[in-house]
Amino acid sequence: MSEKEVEQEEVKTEHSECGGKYVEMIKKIDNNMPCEEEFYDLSELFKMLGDSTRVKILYALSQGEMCVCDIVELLDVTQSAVSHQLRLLKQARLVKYRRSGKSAIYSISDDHVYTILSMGMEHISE
Amino acid sequence: MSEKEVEQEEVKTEHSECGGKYVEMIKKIDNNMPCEEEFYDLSELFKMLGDSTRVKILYALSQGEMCVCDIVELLDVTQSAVSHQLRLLKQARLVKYRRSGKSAIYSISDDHVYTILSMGMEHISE
DNA sequence: TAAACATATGAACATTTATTCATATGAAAG
DNA sequence: CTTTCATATGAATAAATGTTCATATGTTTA
Repeated sequence: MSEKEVEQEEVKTEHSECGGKYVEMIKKIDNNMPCEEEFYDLSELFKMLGDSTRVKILYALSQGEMCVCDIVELLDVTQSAVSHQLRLLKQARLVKYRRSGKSAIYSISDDHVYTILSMGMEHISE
Repeated sequence: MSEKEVEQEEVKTEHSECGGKYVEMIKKIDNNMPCEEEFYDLSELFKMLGDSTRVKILYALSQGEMCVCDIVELLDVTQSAVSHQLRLLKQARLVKYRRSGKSAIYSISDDHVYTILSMGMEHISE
């Protein structure tokens, strides 16, 4: 197969017949699609909220900053597990922390997190 | 260890010294904590959005209803993969569908989904 | 009814992920 | 400086998840 033919194949519109009336719409959407990276970041964000332990931690922190041992006491999770999850949340910039003596005080890093969390809770109660 | 001693251990408050000023707050939060099931549902919801393919599908559908082959064409994913993911999204009630001839037309099941998606996109762009 | 098309699904596989256990780090108190 | 308390982390393990491949189902058309 020559290069020219390959090029042609790339160009030709392979849309199944079924689409029909949608073809135009699809083209428009395709042009405005967020890029691969945006989708990746978006899914990574939600992935962070997609775990029971982490969502509990975030809920707890949404009530106010607290240290690791408070979280451990509040939820029923191992100190180690909490610590591991806090690291992920910190990496994802969903929480921040500061040290205070022996303790590490964690808090929600910005309001968006709280909003998304609320939206989610609103959604599941219907 | 006698049963009595076990009971005592359950009752005693094991909060680490570090908490101190937070103890009262923790108690209040603890009383208003959503139950295990709510956290589970919440994390399941976000888990559905925590995958690149699914988030792409949802974004596509947020632009308007479309059939499976439209989605396949729009995103760069196998028909099989799309179908599998649509099944999960349907189970989670994030999308609904209707049949039309040979095609299956999918659409976002309610506005919350769209809102949560938007919140997410807003969050990642900062 | 046979062929063609659109979609769905089961099984297998590879990857990711969350927890646990043991232990390390780091800070404060004695 | 040693002990104690608070937190972090690496390795191992088990479980969950997403994709692929092959094939099944269901619908229309010839």
